[in-house]
Amino acid sequence: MAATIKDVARLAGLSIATVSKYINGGHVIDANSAAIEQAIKTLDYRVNTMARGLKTKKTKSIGVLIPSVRMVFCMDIISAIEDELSRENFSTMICDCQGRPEQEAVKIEFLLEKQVDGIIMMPSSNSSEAARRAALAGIPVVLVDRRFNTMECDRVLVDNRQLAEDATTELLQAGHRRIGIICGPEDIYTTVQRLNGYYQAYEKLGLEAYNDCISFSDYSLEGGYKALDSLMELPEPPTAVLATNYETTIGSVMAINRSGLKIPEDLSFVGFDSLDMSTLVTPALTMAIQPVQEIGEQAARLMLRRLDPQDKNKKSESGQTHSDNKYKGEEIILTGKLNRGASIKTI
Amino acid sequence: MAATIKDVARLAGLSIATVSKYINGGHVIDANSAAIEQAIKTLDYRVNTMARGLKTKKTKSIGVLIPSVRMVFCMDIISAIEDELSRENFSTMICDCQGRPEQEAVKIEFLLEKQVDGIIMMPSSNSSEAARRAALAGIPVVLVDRRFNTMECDRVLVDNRQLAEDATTELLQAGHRRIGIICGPEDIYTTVQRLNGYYQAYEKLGLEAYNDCISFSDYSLEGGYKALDSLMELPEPPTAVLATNYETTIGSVMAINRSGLKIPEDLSFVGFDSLDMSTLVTPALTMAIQPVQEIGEQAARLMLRRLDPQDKNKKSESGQTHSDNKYKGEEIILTGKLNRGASIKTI
DNA sequence: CTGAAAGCGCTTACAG
DNA sequence: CTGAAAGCGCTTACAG
Repeated sequence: MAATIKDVARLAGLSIATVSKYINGGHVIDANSAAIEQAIKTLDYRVNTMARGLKTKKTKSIGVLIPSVRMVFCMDIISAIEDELSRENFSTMICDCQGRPEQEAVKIEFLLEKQVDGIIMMPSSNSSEAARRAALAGIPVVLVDRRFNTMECDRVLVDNRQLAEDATTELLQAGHRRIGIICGPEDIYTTVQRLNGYYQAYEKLGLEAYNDCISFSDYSLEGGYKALDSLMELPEPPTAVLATNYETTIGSVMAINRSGLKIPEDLSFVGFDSLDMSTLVTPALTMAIQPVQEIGEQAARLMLRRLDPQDKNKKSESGQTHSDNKYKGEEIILTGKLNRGASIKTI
Repeated sequence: MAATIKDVARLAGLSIATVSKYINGGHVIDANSAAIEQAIKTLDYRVNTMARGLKTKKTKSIGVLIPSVRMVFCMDIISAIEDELSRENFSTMICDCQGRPEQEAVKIEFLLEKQVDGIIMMPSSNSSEAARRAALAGIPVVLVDRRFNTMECDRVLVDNRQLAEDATTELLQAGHRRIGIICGPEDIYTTVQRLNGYYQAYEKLGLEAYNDCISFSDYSLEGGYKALDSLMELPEPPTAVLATNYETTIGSVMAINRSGLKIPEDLSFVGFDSLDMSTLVTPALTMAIQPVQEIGEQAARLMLRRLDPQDKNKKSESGQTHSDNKYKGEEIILTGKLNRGASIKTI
C-alpha cells in the first residue's frame, strides 16, 4: 500500500497540515523539514495527484491534439511542448487524429473528460465547434500553426508568408521564372500563407507567376514525390522547385535523384524544414527552416501563462479575458530563416 | 462552475448513489435512467476523474516512454497504442527521452508521480533500475521491442532474427555473397537479433559472412546515408545492402541515388519498415516489414490485461503474479514479413 | 432498485 | 510556525 500524507505526518511527529505546507513549498522550521524529508524518504511517499487535484481542481495535464503523428513537424513540436511542460510538472496527453479530421471532435471530448487543464492543438480545419465548447467551458485553447476563421484564439504562428517569399525571391533573383511550388492541402492555413508569399515575391519584382507551376499535395513523402514528377512532366517544366514541408522535400529529392536530374545543373531546388537533410546531400540544399523547437516552447509557455493566475491583474488591465467577447487571443509570430546551400543555379 | 453528480441527482430527483450507479453502467429503472440522462445533458455534466480516481485508486492513464520521438517506428507504435487505449477510455501520457538515455529514469519517476496505472516502454538500454522500482511498486511495465537482461518483464517483440534471416537469405539465394548490413547501435536488442539472423542465413547455407560488410549506425537518416557510403568505399564493396530500419533505409536510398548507382543493376537492396517508400521508387524495393500497428495494439492489450482484475483467477492458476519471484513475464512474439519487389538482381 | 453515510488523500482558511 | 477540521466529488458496501 502506498504511503499517504498521514503516514508521513505520523512518522515525522507532525500534523498533516504541516507536512502539506512543506510539500507545497511553505516554510517550516528546519528541524521539522528534516523530519519530514526523512519520513518521505523512508516511506517512499509520493503525493496522490488525484486527491490533490480534487481539491485544487487542476490535473496539471495538458492535452495536445495533432492531425497526424506521422509528420516530422508535428513530432518536433510535440517533443518541445512535452519538454517545456514537464519542466513545470505538467504532463502531456497526446491525441492523434491519424489523419482523420472527424476524429478531432471525439478527441477533444476525450480530453475534456480527462479534465486536462488546457488544450494545445493543430486543427485540421479552419474552425472547430469542439474547440469553441472547450474554450467556453473555461479550458484555454492554444493553436499551433493555424488560425480559426470563426473564433479568436491564442496562437503561435510562423511567418510562413515571409519565409516562402524569401525562398521564392532567392530563386527569382537567380533568374528563375517558372518556379514549381509543392504546397500542402489547398485550404489549410499554412498552404495559403506560403502561396501568398510565393505570389508576393513575383509581385514585388514586377513579375507574373505561372499558375501551372503550383502543385498541391497532402504534405506526405509520396505526395512530394508525385508532385515533383508531375511538375517535370509539364509541357514546359519549371527550372526550379520549392517544396514546402519536410516530407515533400524528401519525396522531391528522391524523385529528382531517381529521374537522373542533377541539382542544381538540371533543376534548382529549395526545401523546407529538413535541416538534417540539407547537409546530407551534395550539394547542400538551400532550405527554409521554421523554428520548430521554439514553436513548441512558445505554445507551452503561452498555455502556462493562461493557466497561471499570477497575471490576473494584467488581464484586468487589458480587459482581455476568455469571457470577454472582444477577446482577440494572443498571437505569437515567429520567423523562419532561409539557410543557403548550393542548390540554386543562376541562369 | 462545472456540474457535479450532486447537481445531476437533484435535477433528476434521485440520490447520488443511483446516479453513480447509472453512470457506471449499473441497472436503473427506465424512467430513472431517462431522468438522469436528461439531467446530464442539460447540465453538460462530466464525471470528475479525480474524485473518481481518488476512490478507485486508478487514473486510467498509461505512461508511454520512448527513446526518441524522431523515429517513425516509435511514432507508429505510439499511434496504435493511443488508439487502442483510448478505446478503453485510457489516456496516454507520452514521455520522450529525446535520445538521451539518462532521461529515462527521470521520466519514469515523472510518470510514477503522475500516478499512471502502467508503463509501456521501449528502453534505451538493457536494464533499468527505474523500471524495476516501478514494477516493485506494483505498476505493471510492458516492454516493446526490447528485453531486459536483469529482469523479466511482459514484452511484445517481433521476430527480428527471422525477419533479418529471411531478408539475407533472399539475397544469398540470388547469388550475393558480400552483403552489406546497416544495423543500429551495437548493443541494443534489435540490432543483436537482426545481426543473428543475418549470420544464421549464411550459416544455414553453409556460407561464411564477411565481417567488413557489417556497419553500425544510430538508426538515423544521416546514419544510413553515411553507412551506405562507407560500405561502398570498401576495397571490395558489397553487391547488395540490407538496411534495418525506416530511417537508414531512406538514408541509404538517398545515398545510392546520389552516387549514381542504379538499383538493382549496380547494387541490390533490401530495406526495412518503409512500406510507403517501397512502392514509391522504381523498381519497387524488397522490404522487410514489421507489423507496427499490431505491436502497439498488442502492447496496449497486454497492459490492459494486466490491469483488469477479471483474470485474477487465471493468475492464481498459473501462479504468475508480479510478486511471484519466479515470474517470467508474458512474451508476445509477432512475425514480420518480407515484401518482395524488384530491387534484387540475381548474379 | 434505491438511498444514507463513510471515506478516498489531499488543501486550505482559520485559530492558536 | 503549527494543528484541528471542513470539504473537494466521487464510489461502495450496507440497509431497506
